[in-house]
Amino acid sequence: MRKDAERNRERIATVARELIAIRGADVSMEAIACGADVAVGTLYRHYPTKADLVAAVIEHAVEQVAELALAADAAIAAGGDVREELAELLRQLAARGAENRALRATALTLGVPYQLRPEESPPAPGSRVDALLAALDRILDAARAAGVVRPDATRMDITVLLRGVLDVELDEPARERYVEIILAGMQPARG
Amino acid sequence: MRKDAERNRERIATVARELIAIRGADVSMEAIACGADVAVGTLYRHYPTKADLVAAVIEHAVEQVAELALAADAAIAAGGDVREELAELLRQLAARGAENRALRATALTLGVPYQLRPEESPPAPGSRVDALLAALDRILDAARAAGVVRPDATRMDITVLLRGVLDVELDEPARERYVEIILAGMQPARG
DNA sequence: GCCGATCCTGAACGATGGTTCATATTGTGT
DNA sequence: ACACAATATGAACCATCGTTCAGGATCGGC
Repeated sequence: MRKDAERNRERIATVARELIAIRGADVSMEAIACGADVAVGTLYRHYPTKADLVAAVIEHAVEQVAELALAADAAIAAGGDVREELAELLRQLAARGAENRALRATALTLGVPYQLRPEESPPAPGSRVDALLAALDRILDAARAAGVVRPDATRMDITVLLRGVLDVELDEPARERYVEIILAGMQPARG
Repeated sequence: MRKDAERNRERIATVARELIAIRGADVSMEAIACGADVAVGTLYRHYPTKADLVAAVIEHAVEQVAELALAADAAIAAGGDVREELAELLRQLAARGAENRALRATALTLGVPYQLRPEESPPAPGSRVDALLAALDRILDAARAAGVVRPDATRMDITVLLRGVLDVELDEPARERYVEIILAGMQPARG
């Protein structure tokens, strides 16, 4: 690959990430091309279709979320406080999701089986979704074992309960408060 | 108004409600016209613009939700169990929202100040949003007084926490479970 | 510096969707 | 029945957006 092409590809990816983070996946190819100082045709050289470009952006978001989850998992494995690590993970998801729609979209599908969202294509081979989901499951296992969450808690619970926090614009204290409410709700029943 | 016009207006409203309930506000005017056995021009005779038609559908959803909230409020005023009435209201919202996107959209904005969703126009005069919001506030007052929810609970909490339940397709037991989780989360802190 | 392969450009195409308006139709009071 | 106003029709208009491609520009090995 010629290195000017490599530069363009990189700029396109960066701009696409930024624009999709702010305005969502319905930004036009025009807008992305314009932001990258490139003609539309160039986008199609690097990404055969808009869906492919969006998928690349989403995959990048998946990697970021996976990093967060793996960090939390590692902290727990190293003997960290389970509740605090889980809370911190939720806070991170809420905070980053608040400023990045791609990341938000990612976080929102973590627990939902693919059958329930027919519009989406399964993850491309090489995606880190699997690592992400596995890390989440380990964290939930630890949380269940520690009595931090009820025995029937699942990834989907996180998705469902966190969705509103991600979709509504909130300041940081408000987000923290909701994380506390969510964790309280997921606790094993009193008594 | 001629009575065939009245009939058409009614059919258009009905079809628009049904289609928007299922496919969301992005159904085309064409589709609605076709469903109502009418030409597009007729839609524009009754509703100057698509936004107006959608607004009418939303207002209808607001009325339905308001009915639910007023019923719960009345039940509490009549001495019903506060927690149970609140739970029932949430279950109803979750169940109806699950099968009606207009209603869902309505429920999702109940607590969010208008400043935070600039894309929306304020409620038309004569809307029942005010009655709806007032009823919700009364219910929350009662819930706070009864120790069912924490003292700082607001309408927005309901919106935020219920959002995921509305957006993800769930069966009834799952929805009920989330209502319990949400109520547990909103309880005053233990001890 | 030359040349071929690679890459970029941007006008143009087709599809979709909201909206308009000249024309045809239909209801209703007389 | 008539006439006219109210109403309905649907082809056409415009804007947006994803996508394509013929022609021009540019890179990199020699």
